[in-house]
Amino acid sequence: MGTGDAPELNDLVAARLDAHDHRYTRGRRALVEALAQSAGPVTISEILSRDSSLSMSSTYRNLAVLEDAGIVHRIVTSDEHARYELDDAVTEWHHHHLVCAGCGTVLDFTIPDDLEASLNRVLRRVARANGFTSEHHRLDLIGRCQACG
Amino acid sequence: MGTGDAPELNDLVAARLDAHDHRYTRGRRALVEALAQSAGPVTISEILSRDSSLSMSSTYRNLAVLEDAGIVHRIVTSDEHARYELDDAVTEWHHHHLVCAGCGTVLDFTIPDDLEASLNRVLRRVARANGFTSEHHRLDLIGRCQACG
DNA sequence: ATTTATGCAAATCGTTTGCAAACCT
DNA sequence: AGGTTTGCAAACGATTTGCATAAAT
Repeated sequence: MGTGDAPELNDLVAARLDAHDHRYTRGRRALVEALAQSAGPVTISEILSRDSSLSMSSTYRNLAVLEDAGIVHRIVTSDEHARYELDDAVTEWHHHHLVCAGCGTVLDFTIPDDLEASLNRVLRRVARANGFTSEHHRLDLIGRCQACG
Repeated sequence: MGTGDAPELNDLVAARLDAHDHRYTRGRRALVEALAQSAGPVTISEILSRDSSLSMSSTYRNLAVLEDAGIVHRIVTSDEHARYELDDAVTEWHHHHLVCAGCGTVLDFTIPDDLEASLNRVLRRVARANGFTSEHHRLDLIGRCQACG
């Protein structure tokens, strides 16, 4: 996820915010930019420490706005801090998370299309059987990275 | 998960606590009992409101002890409150979670063995490719229950 | 001009901790 | 006795919110 896709991304974000009657302000651009440049989901404190022009309260509020508009996605790995990433629909990349139980770092990964398809088929069935409206699924692999042994 | 399996369960819990130099006290028994009778992962406030003899601080501390001994498992669905359930190793039942995005309720479900096996195979490969020691995986299906429309 | 967004500081709320009393073996 | 567990109340820390000011359309 470099910065090469920034133009389209910004247009998409602008459109989505507009559709939700929200403005694409400097602070929101900074957040989208930060998330686009991250290798994986990042915590709010990471975002704040990388861009000192961002205030804490506005960042929390803006991430909520962006999430509501379907632009970002909040994930909670275990406890610690919440993490954010650009939504699958925006990046057009369905992926999963490899979480280090030691330091909390999160890496992205994908599984083969056919396995993903089988999974979806089964999950749709499970949702229906329980009277749920299926929205999406989440597959996390919990382990320990090299550094955390 | 009725109460029929209580005797073996208590023996197993007692053994694990003992192995970790911890006592199987009244409060801890009450927690294991409460989790064994739940249909799915429950929040701490749910536990506390169901058994008024439990104090908040001891419950938090005891759940941490039980988790450390591999008896219970903490899960965080989105934000709200943390939820606890008996560990897969204790119930001998590997399952996944159907989470309602509206009210937060969590239901258990399983997927066919062959799909679970394929998934495991792929996840082991992913972990290795990223220098991770694979511990376990987590598959959540997020949706909305009938009540939350 | 009017509505929305910002940022500081104060408030929230789930969770954790200090400490003295109660418990177990 | 000697270590563990308990429970109250106070402390914590991430997130939220009130409110007056600044920015966007």
